[in-house]
Amino acid sequence: MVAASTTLLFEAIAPEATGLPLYRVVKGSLLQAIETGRCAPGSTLPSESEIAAAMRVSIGTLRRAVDELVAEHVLVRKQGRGTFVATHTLDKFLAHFFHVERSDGLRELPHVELVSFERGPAGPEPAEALELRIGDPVFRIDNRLSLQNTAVVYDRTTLPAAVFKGLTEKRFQGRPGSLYQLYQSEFGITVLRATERASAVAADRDAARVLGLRPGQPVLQLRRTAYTFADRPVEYRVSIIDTSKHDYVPH
Amino acid sequence: MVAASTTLLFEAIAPEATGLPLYRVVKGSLLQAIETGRCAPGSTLPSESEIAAAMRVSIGTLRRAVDELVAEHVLVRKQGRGTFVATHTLDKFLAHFFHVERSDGLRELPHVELVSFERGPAGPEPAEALELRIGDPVFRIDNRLSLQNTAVVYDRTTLPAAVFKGLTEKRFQGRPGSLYQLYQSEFGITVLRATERASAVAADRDAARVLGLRPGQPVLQLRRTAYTFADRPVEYRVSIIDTSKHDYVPH
DNA sequence: TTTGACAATTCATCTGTATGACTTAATTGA
DNA sequence: TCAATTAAGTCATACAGATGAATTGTCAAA
Repeated sequence: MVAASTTLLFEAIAPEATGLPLYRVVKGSLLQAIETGRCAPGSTLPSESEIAAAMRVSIGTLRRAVDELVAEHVLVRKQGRGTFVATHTLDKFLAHFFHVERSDGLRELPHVELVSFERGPAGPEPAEALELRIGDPVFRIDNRLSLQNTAVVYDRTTLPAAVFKGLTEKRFQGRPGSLYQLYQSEFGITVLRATERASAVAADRDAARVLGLRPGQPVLQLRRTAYTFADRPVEYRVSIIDTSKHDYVPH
Repeated sequence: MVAASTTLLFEAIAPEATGLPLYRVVKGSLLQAIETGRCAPGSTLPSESEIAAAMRVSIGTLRRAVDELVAEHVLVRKQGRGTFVATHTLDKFLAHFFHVERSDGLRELPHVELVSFERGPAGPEPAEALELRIGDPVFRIDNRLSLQNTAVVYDRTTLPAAVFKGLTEKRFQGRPGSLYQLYQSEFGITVLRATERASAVAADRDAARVLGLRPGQPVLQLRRTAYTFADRPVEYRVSIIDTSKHDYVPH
């Protein structure tokens, strides 16, 4: 039986007076188990009845907690199979974090080429977004994203060096899947959500060269901060998007 | 007692074999009551126990249906008071449909000035978005939106004349609240959701004049289609946004 | 008139149980 | 051997009831 390990994974919830609804306490307990790695990404959770029993909570209460985590894409439920800790996949990346599509609505995975990779001090803008001090060490990674063999997006990504210890251009180049898959598999960082701000700017020389545009041409500038558990920022990215044949489609 | 009127409002749900979960059938029944006007916007629904009794459904099942409608902003729950049919308010408009804020994060209601109001045939782009034929009669309404006394957004809105029968410039000008409040109070149309596509373009002469920019300056172009019940499109709007001091912040 | 205690109403949370649907693996029978 | 059946495990839906929390109105006391 797995019951023994379940009680190890999940202790009984004390009927404490936190003022919080019980199902939120349960949710926090689940989150902590995932966050600390007791439940690894991709792994199957014990069955709902087992967890409920281990936590001394009714199955309806547990279910409500799981409901919210599923809504936040932290867990994935599959009827008849079980509940799983979410992993980053290309599909998920495309659906949740890549908001560029062709004007006619076609969505596809971008082809990524590394333009530059360097380590240096954080500038003011990335520092503020990443809750670092100016000058703290960061990685600056520039990528060119193509759709249908046409360069469309120029990504300038900033990562805190303290979080991504040991990241090298080689490891970056040789990665199998998406960037967020690398974060998860190599650094144990699961990106849960991102905030975005968009504006229209004139393409600077760099962007124009990488995307093959005239300098000064209007391009969409997207500034994104990605967060992991406890709303901790782990990535700041400025995307320059050529919207002559594509649109930015948030959702 | 209100029980008598409740049974009139909500008939018992037959245990039919639609293949649909019961709570979705209940949701559809509630939606229909709202859509047909049996429950007017702003009105209070009968209590959960009453509706559940009238529909011959457990309170948990009814609650699940209401949960989803609350998540979709069709209903609003207030503990201790009741459940209400959502109305369009300025707050709601700001939170759900107005995605422009100052670069420092300040959000405020825009001041709206009518630039032009005319009736004419639909062009290809609005026609497709509104599921009309090219040439069908529409209203074309242009507005200028200001934040902190500065013109920031130039809205070009297209409305199907068949839906907004009897709309005149005078009625439009004299409206008390937001545009969506007008739709709801005067035409019984509740906007539930909207899709948006953004791109960067050079400001055309019209936009430059209205917003006080140089022609050719990069501006953000936002194309929005707003939908009411049953995903029926009721508004197509192209917004030109001066993003020199503001951002487009989707969510 | 104002204040405060109280009751009534409503939604919010929690429990416990039963049944259906889906998936997987084991079993059976030709 | 292999295909069909069966059984077990899991999540999905539904029910009934109990208790808590927020709001509103009543009514007596100050």
